[in-house]
Amino acid sequence: MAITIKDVARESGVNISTVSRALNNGYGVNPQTRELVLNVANRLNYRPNRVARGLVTGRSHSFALIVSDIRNPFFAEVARGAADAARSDKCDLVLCNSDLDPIRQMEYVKSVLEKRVDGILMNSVAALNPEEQRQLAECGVPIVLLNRSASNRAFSTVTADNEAGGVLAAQHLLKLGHRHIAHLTGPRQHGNMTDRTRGFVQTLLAAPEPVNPVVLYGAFNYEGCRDLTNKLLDHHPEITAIFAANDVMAFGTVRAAMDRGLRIPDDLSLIGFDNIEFSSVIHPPLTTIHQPKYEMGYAAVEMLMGLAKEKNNRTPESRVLGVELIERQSCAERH
Amino acid sequence: MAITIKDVARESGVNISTVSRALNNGYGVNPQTRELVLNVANRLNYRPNRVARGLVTGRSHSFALIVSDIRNPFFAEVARGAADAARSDKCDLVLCNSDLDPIRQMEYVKSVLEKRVDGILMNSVAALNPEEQRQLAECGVPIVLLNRSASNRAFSTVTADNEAGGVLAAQHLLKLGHRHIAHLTGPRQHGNMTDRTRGFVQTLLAAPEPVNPVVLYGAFNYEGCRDLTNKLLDHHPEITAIFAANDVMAFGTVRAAMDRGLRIPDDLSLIGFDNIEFSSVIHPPLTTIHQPKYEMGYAAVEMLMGLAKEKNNRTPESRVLGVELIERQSCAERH
DNA sequence: CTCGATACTGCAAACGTTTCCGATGTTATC
DNA sequence: GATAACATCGGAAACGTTTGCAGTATCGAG
Repeated sequence: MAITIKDVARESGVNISTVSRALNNGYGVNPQTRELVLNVANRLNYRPNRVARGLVTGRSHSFALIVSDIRNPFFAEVARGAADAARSDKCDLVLCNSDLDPIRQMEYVKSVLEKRVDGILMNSVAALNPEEQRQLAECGVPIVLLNRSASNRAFSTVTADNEAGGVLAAQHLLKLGHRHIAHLTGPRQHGNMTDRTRGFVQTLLAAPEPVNPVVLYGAFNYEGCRDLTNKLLDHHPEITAIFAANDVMAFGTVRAAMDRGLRIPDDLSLIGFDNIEFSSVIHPPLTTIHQPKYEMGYAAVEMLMGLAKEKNNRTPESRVLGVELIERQSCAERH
Repeated sequence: MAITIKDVARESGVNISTVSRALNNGYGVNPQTRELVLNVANRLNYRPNRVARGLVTGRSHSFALIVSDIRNPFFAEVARGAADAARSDKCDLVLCNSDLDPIRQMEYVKSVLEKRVDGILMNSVAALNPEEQRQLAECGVPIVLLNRSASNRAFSTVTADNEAGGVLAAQHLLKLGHRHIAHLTGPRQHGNMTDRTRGFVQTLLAAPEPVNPVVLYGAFNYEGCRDLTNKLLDHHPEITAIFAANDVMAFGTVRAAMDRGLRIPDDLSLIGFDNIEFSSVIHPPLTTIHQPKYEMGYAAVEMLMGLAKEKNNRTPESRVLGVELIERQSCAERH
């Protein structure tokens, strides 16, 4: 059917091994025959079969990206970074959506392992039981975890400096003179969230005039935080500033505030986390903590490619990337 | 290294061919030996090597998704649908971002062809010259194009009914009593855009009391449409309703209106296209034309999987999915 | 009891590469 | 001028499967 290395060997009168060497810029092949082979290959429109190649080399030049949902703008950005990094080394990315369902997650892992990917980038193993985690750690291919503090030493990680982000948010609010501050976040015990929360709360408590924030736990999404904000303001009308654990939650706060006739930032200061694209589009443009999402994806597969090359001595690495306060228009001085 | 079919064959005392048959639910294998083999495979934790399998069967069970940028929420949604469809048949998706750059696009096509994907889903071939398009059409694997009207009969397509969407938008604005209407869209000659524009304009012109809309061409993004809106309202202050070619553009219009002290929908009605997630989050929640993005992705790879199975007689198919008016709060009756 | 059909299984080729090894021819060294 | 080093190339094994073909055993029918 398709034309193979044999065809170009026959056509150029050499052995297939010579063709292979010529094509792979290999040494030990006469420049003239090399050029000849290249010409023939070109003329026949020869396309090497990478799966045959992979079978013998044992490397597939592809990586798996297992995220909870690519529709989450955060992961889309990470995915783009990951794909670009892969491309820079002629690798590619297979996309898997787990919805954080442990079953799906393990299914995908099994599937991509059978396809012999060279590494896996996944965003969470929290839902997995210890047995599954052990299984993962010993699966033979490098795995890097996204935005999980390196709790499990078996895996490599790349993460944003979530704690520093919390600190930044606290400092900003403090500087603006706020004294009645709340923090709205997701379910308790969510790994990287606690880092943000810790940085935020501790900074507030350690201030010259310490403030003890009220922190509420809810769902991680728009509606959840809309409800959470209403609950908060019902019980704590004195609050003048809110730190939401991510931008989408902050949007929920914006909506709740609007419904209550509160103006942002005049009546209520608000700060988010992530700096997703729409945080600058919404009204008012959201002050937030920027997470280097693209860079995280990029760094993660760079790390994977490095690990894939050293089959022996594969010690997990960890990398934490800096965050940044993006001042827009959702925060004001307390009046 | 990894354990292979030979290991389980040796361990269970049968030939590798029997193992293969037993594992593939093949007929012609004794139920007892089948169970034996299955047990051994399980005990040894055998994982079939899909690349070896692919080498002999000629099918890789993977598809390529080439979009301009996965960070575009539209494509993220499509990707999710595509990935889910692939998963339903134990296939997977490799993700490629072309930025609509013809070079990148062809590079990716070449790359995934060498990896022997079973099909390609791509969002545009408009940037490609005829020679490249011909090359694509004859590449040997099925290709379906996303949201391109079937201009090139060589490819399969799945698309939303863009023209109907334009009609819907026009009817809605007409019903609300608007007489001074504008349409803001992307660069001229953009394939599927002209469908939306045509449906919109023709419906307006064909009304009992025809209205001749002003249509402006600009860039496809937030900033572009913000500028476009300002230009529009500078020259046509009489306008009371705007149809933006997509939601992100509509967001730009929202921003421009706000800057000008115009209130939506009181002073200006606005209708978007796409129904991306954030269109319900923004203020005011955007009335828009819903495109079945997830379903489009899903349908596209279903189509690919079908085509992949019939190696012969591969006639391009086309499928157009319905759109829907989503009424929210950015449109009001003309007062 | 024989024979053909049937169920099961083994053998070996094939898929398209890479790569080790050895063969040959060429050049440099003394 | 012999030998060693080197460059170039071909032969063949290997990667881990699937699958067509043939062989054997079992079984029912006549």
